[in-house]
Amino acid sequence: MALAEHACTRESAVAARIDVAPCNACPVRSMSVCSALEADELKRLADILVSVKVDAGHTLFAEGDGADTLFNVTAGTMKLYKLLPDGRRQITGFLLPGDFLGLSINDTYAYSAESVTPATLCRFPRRRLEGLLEDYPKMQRRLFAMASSELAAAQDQMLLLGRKNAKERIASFLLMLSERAKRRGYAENPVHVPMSRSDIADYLGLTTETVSRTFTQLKTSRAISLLEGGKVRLNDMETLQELAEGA
Amino acid sequence: MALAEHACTRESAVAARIDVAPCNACPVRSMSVCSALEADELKRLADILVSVKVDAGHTLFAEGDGADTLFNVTAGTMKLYKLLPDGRRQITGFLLPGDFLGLSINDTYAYSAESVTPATLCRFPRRRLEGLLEDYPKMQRRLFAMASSELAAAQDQMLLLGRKNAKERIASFLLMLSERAKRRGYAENPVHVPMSRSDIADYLGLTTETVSRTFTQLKTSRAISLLEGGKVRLNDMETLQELAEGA
DNA sequence: AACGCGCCTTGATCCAGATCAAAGCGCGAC
DNA sequence: GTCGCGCTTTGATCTGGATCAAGGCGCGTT
Repeated sequence: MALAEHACTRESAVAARIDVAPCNACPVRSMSVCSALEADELKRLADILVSVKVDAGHTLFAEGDGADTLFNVTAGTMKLYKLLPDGRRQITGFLLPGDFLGLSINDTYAYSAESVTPATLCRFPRRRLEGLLEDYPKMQRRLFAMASSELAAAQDQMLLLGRKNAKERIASFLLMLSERAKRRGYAENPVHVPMSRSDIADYLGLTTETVSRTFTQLKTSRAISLLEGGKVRLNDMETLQELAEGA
Repeated sequence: MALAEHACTRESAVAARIDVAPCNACPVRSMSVCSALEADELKRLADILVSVKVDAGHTLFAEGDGADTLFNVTAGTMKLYKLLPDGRRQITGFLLPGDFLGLSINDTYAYSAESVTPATLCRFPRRRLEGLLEDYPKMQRRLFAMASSELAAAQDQMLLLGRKNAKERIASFLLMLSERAKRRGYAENPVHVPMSRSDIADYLGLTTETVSRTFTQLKTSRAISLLEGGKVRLNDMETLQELAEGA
């Protein structure tokens, strides 16, 4: 369990705030931007933020664990998943820097969280956040807005899982990654795809074999190119979009 | 468009509050329970609440419509769904009395809403609610809690759609309906199933034929009985639960 | 270099659930 | 009553993606 911790300085929190646009889904950082009482609030935030580094494949917490801690991804990619007793797995989401982890009203986590790549997270106790929320209602708003947009994404995913075929799923997945990278200011076209075939399969409700075959098909039809280092070039956005929308 | 409207009296709002427990997911009513300023708040609420009655099969709004109104189901069952251009449909949720509709941060609805049975809803303009939220932070909390629990339900549904087989899906569905009925104080065992086979199919990512066959199988194996008036008796909770959990 | 170990790809076969097709079965209109 | 229409059930067949089974390929270790 390689898990290094050290207290965030106030400076690092400020710096973190600078490299993220106010509307990205990073609660702590963007909430400080929102608040009217920035300086005061930021000071309190800096006091409770703790940075956590994990290797690839590290389980941060498991479904059912006591949900006393909140996390905010600052680097790397995380995956959230649920398991059935016989081992079937559904990944419910991939988290990129700025995403939030552990937004639960219950006292246990509803899913497990594991790093896909080496990752850094900002962690803080839930109690402390709740205290902050009392004092800064705009944080509440922000938190609600985040939950709402996650809900909208979940509904899109239900449509995908319930009604799209393999090709449509892969196309939707690649476009989603591209869209998210773009909104965070990363390269949107050769998309970075850091997760394994098996992770993609468990996210899209398919098997690794089907994911692999479908990538091959898309490559053969020139819609995408598979590049070095887990990058995928989207050659024909037109076609991919049509596929994703199920036209 | 059979759409009758009349202003709610303050009395009806109070009455509504009485037949719902504080922790049911009915935002307006339970928020009034939560707030320290009940009398004042309730007065303001009563001013803006408007009751809406619709027939079965009525489309309340469609995906993409301007999302300027919020609804709160007070009687009947609603369904929310998304469509693909070729007509494939995914129902993302069924709403029972007390459920909330239109929780969107965007300015357009992310899904369509249609009544399954004749239904009554309390409607109010989003702007007015936002004003209330400014003044009553506990409403914010309540709203956030609702969005969180919807999110948790959405994640369960992803597991179902991505990884469960037909029998497991139907068992999960019936148990979910039973659980929800119970928490609202309705009969939990002969479960009321007001929706058509085709609605169930579009909720579970199956076809009507498969839904029908699976009901027959469960009936044949004595796990359930199909009763009059769209009721289903769950005979063998043990087996159903095992199926639903995928053991 | 040779080996082992995870992935990933590719091929062959299988099967759960889709699709196609045809009755039942209410139930309201006339 | 009986006609028609929508919903449901049941049967026969088909198929997209799962499963089973080999290799291939990159990479770190000895």
